[in-house]
Amino acid sequence: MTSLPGVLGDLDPTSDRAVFRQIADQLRDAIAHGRFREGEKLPSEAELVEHYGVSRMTVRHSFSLLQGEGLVHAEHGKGVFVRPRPPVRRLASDRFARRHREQGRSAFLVEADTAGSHPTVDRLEIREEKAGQDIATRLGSVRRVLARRRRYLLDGRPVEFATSYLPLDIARGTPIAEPNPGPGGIYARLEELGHRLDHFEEEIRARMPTPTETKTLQLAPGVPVIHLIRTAYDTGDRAVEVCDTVMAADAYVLSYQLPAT
Amino acid sequence: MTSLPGVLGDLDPTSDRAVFRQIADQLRDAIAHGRFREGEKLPSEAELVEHYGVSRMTVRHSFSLLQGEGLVHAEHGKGVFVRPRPPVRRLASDRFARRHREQGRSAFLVEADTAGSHPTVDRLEIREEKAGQDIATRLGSVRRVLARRRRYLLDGRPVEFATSYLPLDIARGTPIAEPNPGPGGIYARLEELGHRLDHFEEEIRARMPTPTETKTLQLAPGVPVIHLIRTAYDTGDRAVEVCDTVMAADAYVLSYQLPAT
DNA sequence: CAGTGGTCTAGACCACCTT
DNA sequence: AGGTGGTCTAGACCACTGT
Repeated sequence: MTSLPGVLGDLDPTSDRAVFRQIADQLRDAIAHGRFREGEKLPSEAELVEHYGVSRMTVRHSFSLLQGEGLVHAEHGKGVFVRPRPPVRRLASDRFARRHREQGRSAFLVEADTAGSHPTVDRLEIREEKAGQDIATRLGSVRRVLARRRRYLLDGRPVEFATSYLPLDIARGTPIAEPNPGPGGIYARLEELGHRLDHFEEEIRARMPTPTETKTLQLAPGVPVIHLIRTAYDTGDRAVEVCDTVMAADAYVLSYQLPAT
Repeated sequence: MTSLPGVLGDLDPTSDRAVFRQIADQLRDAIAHGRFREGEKLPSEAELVEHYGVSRMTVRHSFSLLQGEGLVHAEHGKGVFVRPRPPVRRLASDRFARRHREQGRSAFLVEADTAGSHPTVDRLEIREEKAGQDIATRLGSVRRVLARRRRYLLDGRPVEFATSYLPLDIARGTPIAEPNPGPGGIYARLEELGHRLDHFEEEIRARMPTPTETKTLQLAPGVPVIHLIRTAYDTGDRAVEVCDTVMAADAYVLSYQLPAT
């Protein structure tokens, strides 16, 4: 084991800064300077208790700070580790371009291939239901909808959970209501049904996950979610789909092109 | 005071779920069901210790969970409160449209007015410096840049901290290097200098704030940041500005239009 | 088995806020 | 002064992981 005094400093008893913050500061600094690398194990609680001469709860408090910042994660029985940055999926603003649909490829697969990762879809659920207030409003006061839920995984790791809502009068009895809607996905089917797509609107928020989301996306502590709500409009300016997506924020970079005009 | 048993349940001693999680579950549930409203005070630690018959540290642990989720915030000497959702700034994808610049209004002011809030700019700093690797790459391997830093506040609350980087050969000695670049902001000046803007590219990430960001944006625990990097391209496809922005995630909704073609 | 983190207790003293 | 949260201690027992 590396001698801790070589890597970590001492406490400043005269400082106003709480001891657990000072310890967190030193660990954070050590990580930032690469003295602990990604995936590497930090000193155990017992070692830090020894090194700083504080109680175990104080050390744990420091760790919980760093965990909240998403810097480290604990593994029961093993240790506390510097959290590695997972590979990110880059979502470009042309990901719904018609040329992709015409090639028979869904947006998720287009992106995954680019990243060279292995994509999976999971927990597919299709049902007719009554839309909530927000969804109904976005769809132009439509309440009877078809909901398509599914979870996306990348190399086995869940990264995104999405629900598409479509007006029932459009989607019922069509391939859109089938588990596999066919090449090009539901957007291709919508166009075949006469709803030529004009544009999409995406709303983006970021927040901490709910406990349910933490479970569904197997999120580590300190990882926020990106909440994206997309509305698809046809050339008649009718909203034909709303897709509500929750993404593990550490797995995504969103990219958009804005006109300057 | 409301009787706690009426609002909060009992613990399940047979459950595998840790006591502090059960308590957090009950409080979370009570908040979700409106039994505690936004801004309202939760029962004090002492009251919960009494109600559940657990030690104070256990109750505090529950609170720290909820704090990490961004649901509540503590005020020293006062109590723990349900965190109110602040008004959000909606950033639309036409916010850099030329028509706004031609009206002599900066993007920040355009948005703030729409929201009916009082905007302020703060901590303006302009200096020439050597760009980091990432910024330099985005600017097409330009290293000598003008950096414009500033903080934005809305009704007195800091919501955004941004740095614009411009190639020195473009910006030096121009109004862009002045504290107040004039009507329409630096984009208007860039166009006057012959760099007609063609489009912008924005990259969006979400993550937990660094301690510095927490301080600069006065972020409550459990509030992530949105990290936005915008590159402005002129009609010659040259990158003429990179703007690196960190936003308090609870204060923003980003909105984009995507073409379906 | 020993080492690790996870949970919990029962205190203590402090700093801040309201009355 | 009395109530509130903030920090810290010195233990205890448990559950998981490795050898």
